Amino acid sequence: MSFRTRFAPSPTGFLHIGGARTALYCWLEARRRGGEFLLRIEDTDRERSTDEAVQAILDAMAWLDLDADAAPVYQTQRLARYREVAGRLLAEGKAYYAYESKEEIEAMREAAMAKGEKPRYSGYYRDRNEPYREDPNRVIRFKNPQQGSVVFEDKVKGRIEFANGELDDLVIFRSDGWPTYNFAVVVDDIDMGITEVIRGDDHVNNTPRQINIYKALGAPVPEFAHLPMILDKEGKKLSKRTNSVSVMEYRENGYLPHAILNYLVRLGWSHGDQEIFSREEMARLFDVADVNKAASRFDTEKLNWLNQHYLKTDDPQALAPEFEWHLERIGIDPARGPAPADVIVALRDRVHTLKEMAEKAGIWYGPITEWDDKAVAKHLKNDSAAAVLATAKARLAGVEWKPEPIHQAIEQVAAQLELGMGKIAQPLRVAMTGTQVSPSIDHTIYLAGRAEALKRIDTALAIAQG
RNA sequence: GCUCCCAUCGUCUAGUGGCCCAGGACACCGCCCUCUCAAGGCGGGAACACGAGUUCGAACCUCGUUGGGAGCGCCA
Repeated sequence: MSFRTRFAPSPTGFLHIGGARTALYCWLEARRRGGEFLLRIEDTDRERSTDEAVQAILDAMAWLDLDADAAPVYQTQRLARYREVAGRLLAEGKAYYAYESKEEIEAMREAAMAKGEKPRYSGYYRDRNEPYREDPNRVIRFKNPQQGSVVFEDKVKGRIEFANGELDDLVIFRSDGWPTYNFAVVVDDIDMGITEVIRGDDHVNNTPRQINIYKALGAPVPEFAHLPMILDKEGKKLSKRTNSVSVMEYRENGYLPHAILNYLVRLGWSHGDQEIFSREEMARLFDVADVNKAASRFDTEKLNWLNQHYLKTDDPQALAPEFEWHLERIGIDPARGPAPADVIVALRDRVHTLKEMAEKAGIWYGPITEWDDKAVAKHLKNDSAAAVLATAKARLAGVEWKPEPIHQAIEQVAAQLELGMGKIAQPLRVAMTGTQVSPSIDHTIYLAGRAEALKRIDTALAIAQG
């Protein structure tokens, strides 16, 4: 049988960061093993599932470029199949109808808790062989083995054993006629030919129940790999109240898909001391068996570092489209200013995200809207500013409009006036930006364009002399 | 309460009985470079949760303690 993994989100919200890592690991594992990666939408909870959420998940997967090898499978379209399999279990005496109301079940649980036991179903209808009847409370329960134990070798956690006595007869079909999670998952994974189930470790407790269903169905049991959780900075569960959890929110905040993937692949997994991984390296080196057992915390500082790393090393042209997306998002028309790739080169050493970059880039796509008083007082209102600006203007008027020639022109101004670069660059910087912070002065001038640069020098000259 | 899982610098991790008085990275601090801010270079502080055992030898093996987490639904 060929190797096959799947990512199976339930569409009750956007794709969050933990889900993205699970998807990545599934994808990576499939790629390394030369197998297939499939996507399944677990939408049997019709109360909470939405089409918007399905689309949001698909969009996020596409943005991360985690491509599935087949069209997604939707559980809501497989109802007939679930009924068929449940019917078979019923016919073989491996499942039975039960008629307790939700209130009765609740009372049962409380009674068990009161006795210091694990809350579970009593098994009242298990062996009663009561005739089938129409009843609003009718559910189908799986006859879980009562003796022995279930043992499985988890690829990340190691050997895990559960006593069957701890497990009760779980509902596999609800009274509303839909299958429950634990049942649908097994039927789907069998039908889809899944050989390795990779999911969050909040599912370890479900695994023995599922294994028992596999066995009842006479199907081969896949391998399991349960990934530890991702916690927030404080070591608490990630919550959208206090953290960015949606993958697309990271896009909006200016992160690159590759940076997110690189960050996620190293969160819980490593390959010696290596920190930077291309997608190809990840796919070649990653092995889910090497994933750590312990939960880890999400550290935005390290993500920032990685994001800047890719900002600095990726081809500016390749980065341009995503950067333009950010410019447009804050109301800047990329057509009304310098080439985005040039802006990226000027700013990539100075920001961690494309969002920051877009914000800082505004100065080249529109007029100076604000003059920093301190900057003006310090660098424009001094003895040499007017001469610097006038001399620079003259030199810049005829120079070839590229960073390097501009750089030389400015050095000539310094030589001519016998001033240090600090005395030259700062007045020009204030002239170009209205502030005393910007990229290197040659790039700052270059990006403004010749006409606009000269215009801004005139304006600054007026301020300096006024 | 019960079941299951986890435990190396602030954080992500290397480490699978001697190479470790524990290595790398992020963050932090200092110095250098420097037209501002960065980036970069160099250097620094910083951890094996605790206690027993096994062993000539334990971060690595065993047991216990403590501390975290997950699950216990007709949600997934």
